[in-house]
Amino acid sequence: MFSLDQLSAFVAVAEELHFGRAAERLNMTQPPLSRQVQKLERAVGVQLLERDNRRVVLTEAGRAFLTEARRVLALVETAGDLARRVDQGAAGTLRLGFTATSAIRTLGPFLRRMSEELPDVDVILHERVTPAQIDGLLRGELDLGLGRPPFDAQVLDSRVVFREPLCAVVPGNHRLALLGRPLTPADFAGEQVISYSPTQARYFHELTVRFLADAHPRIEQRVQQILTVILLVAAGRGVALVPASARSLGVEGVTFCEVGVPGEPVELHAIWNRASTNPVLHRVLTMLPEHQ
Amino acid sequence: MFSLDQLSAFVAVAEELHFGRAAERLNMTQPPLSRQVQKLERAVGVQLLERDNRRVVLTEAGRAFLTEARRVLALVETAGDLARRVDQGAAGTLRLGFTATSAIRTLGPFLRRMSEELPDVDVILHERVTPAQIDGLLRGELDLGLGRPPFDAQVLDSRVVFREPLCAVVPGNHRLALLGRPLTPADFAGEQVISYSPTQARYFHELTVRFLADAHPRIEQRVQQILTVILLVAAGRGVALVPASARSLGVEGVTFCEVGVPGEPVELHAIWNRASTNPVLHRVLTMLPEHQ
DNA sequence: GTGTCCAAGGCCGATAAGGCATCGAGTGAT
DNA sequence: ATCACTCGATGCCTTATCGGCCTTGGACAC
Repeated sequence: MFSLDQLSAFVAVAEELHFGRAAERLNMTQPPLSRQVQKLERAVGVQLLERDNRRVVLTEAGRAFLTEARRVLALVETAGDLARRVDQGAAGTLRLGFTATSAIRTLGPFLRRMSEELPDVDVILHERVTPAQIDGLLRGELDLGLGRPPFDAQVLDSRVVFREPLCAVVPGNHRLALLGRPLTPADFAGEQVISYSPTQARYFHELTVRFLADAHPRIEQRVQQILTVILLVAAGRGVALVPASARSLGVEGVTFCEVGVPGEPVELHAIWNRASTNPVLHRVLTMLPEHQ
Repeated sequence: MFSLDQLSAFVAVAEELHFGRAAERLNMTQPPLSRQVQKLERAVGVQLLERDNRRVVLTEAGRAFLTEARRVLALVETAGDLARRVDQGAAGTLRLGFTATSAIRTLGPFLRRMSEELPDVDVILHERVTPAQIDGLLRGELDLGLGRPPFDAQVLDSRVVFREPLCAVVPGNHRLALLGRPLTPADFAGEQVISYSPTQARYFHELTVRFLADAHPRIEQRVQQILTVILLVAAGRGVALVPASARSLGVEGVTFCEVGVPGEPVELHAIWNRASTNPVLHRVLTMLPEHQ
């Protein structure tokens, strides 16, 4: 096997076609350079340069080998660069989990920033409900998730990246749509309410339950996704509570109403595994907006 | 700058995730292997492996660097192979000159053999009349030509690769077409004969002149290419002498007639520069049919 | 012939590599 | 809790390799 120094030596000689000048370029003297090239030829088993006391010429094999040698040296250069950039999180892969709803307002700007500031990072998107994201984060299948509590804060760390008010969604012709003022829990008394899966959408489930605690609504449907909720509302199956950004989904036949004071804001968290060693993750965390 | 040995060391450790086993695989002991990997990390400026006394794990940067390292090592392997194959003429480029006529019977089989026996050789085809081929061979623009004498046998070497009889071509309704026996020079007495350029198709020019020396034909047209000759015959502008393989050109309205004894055979030569250093050429010469 | 140019070869000191012995920290069994 | 074991890191020594200096040998120019 030959060495990279021998490759550099050969490339220099092949480009200069002169051992003396090549040696100068390599900051060495001519004799060891001659020996390096000889060694390389012995290692490859082929004469790469034809030389007499007057001139140096590449053989055909030398010509072919030269292009390969250049390629090797270039690759060696870039390999180091790549490793350094990956180490600093400027290159690599970020496996990002997100919920359908988080995508409405957060995902687009985030991806735009990524491609601007970390263009060599591949972001691999996984649309999953929060529990599936948590699972992925714990298994190491995801680097970062955009989801909602709860999760095990021992193992996972998080930061709020978006905060928005809760609002109500009702059919377009519904009496609540015509009140013209923020709705209170009492307004939902006796209403058919579409709520959320206690396991797969626990955050909205609990939000809904807490908000309507004293209103004793009738809850029959429990679904996982915000969009499904709104489609059921549009189909006249009831009313529901959703995050304000759901307006942007553009579903026809429904009206979004503000809700009054007691509504806690809806929070979207960036969630990651404290044990993650992905440098991209740490780089990304430094550029994530911190919403107090 | 790091060394290829360091790359191999790193790859072995990264694959085994165990310094001891990796060292065994590399036929060395564990301590110098540890040092090699440390040196590599220092050279790259990045931690590639995370190791405690219990286990070895790749960092993200290490994972990225591993694929690059494998690529470098693979390239190093193939570079040597390539040079050796080029040296033995099994890979590389053959710039081949040929005349339109030589292509009829010789070029196809030759190219077929090349792609069977030397599949890694690129054959670059140059259709040129013989003098242009000679010129290319002398300038080093061509490695091998398929042409006809004369040429400077001091500088160029050659070998006959195809030998065929001369034959006459006459218009389909011509009196010579109806004789039903081999033609002799005397048959051409008084005929309008289409002959060849004394400079650009000197071989056929001289062949024609020698064959018809005593017949005193009338020669007015002198062209370069066999095909042109035959098209002129088809157009009724005269009769001509061509190599037998010209039948395969499939020109309508002409008849090919055998010619009698005095006809020397038409010889096609493979011609090359004695000074050529292209290993492919020498490899090809060993597989060229030698026609006595 | 003499001087010049240039790659190759001989010789020497410095550097680096590999082997052996050992350390030290973490693990698992008793 | 202790002891044996595992495994990567470190220290020390020997050997191999590398690069520099000096010289050789052959080709070319004047």
